[in-house]
Amino acid sequence: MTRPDDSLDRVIHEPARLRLMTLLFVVDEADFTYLSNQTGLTAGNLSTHMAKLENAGYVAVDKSFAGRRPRTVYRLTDNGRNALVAYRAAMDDMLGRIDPSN
Amino acid sequence: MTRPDDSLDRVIHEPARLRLMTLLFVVDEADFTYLSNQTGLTAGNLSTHMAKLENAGYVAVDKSFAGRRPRTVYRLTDNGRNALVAYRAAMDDMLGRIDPSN
DNA sequence: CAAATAGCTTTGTGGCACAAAGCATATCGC
DNA sequence: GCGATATGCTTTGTGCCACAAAGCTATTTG
Repeated sequence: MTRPDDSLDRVIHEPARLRLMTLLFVVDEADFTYLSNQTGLTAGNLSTHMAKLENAGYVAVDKSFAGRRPRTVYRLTDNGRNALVAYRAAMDDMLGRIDPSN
Repeated sequence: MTRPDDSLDRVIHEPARLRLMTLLFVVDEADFTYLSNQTGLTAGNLSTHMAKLENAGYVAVDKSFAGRRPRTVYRLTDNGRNALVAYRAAMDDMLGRIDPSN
């Protein structure tokens, strides 16, 4: 018995959140509605997933008002960017040997 | 609301099983004890994970005897190999834009 | 022959993803 | 000005599942 595998950050690993993280990585910032549309997540699920990413310190939230309507804008923190890059590295490492021609 | 994300096969996506699948991909066949040693999974967890991979049709099991002791040998099915290759493709697609220098 | 080891399978449980319900404000129809 | 519908979320409820622990069968060892 060596050690259980924890090279893949579970917070990022969840498909919905992985999607959200990669989205935020490229667009830099996005509001709640945009993220919901892009991912197809219901408001409820999106809300809880974002809360989890917040708690992990991977995203920062800015709640303001656009006119009289609330507007919630998310962006990755430096920590979040680093964690995602590390996740990609771990995944590449894991899948590196998976070759279609094999 | 577009569609929820199901491009990543959940059976494979689970880290423990991803590890097992990639292992089997390269070694071609492996017995229970070897897999337990390599992954650090307890016998219980390994057993249930392998059962899940079996049910998905991704691994084939051969139970035989080495001398008088039982020996359980696993290998990927063609289906399993294809699914893993597809998983890698989906993951590459998802992470393609995650560039450390960005 | 009792105790330990090997090789698993089954059971129990906490955590979490997801859906549904709830809540607050805002605009629209009449 | 007042229901009805929409917008923008948060909270609640529940079923599933990964993981650990316990259990089970057979075999080897002192």
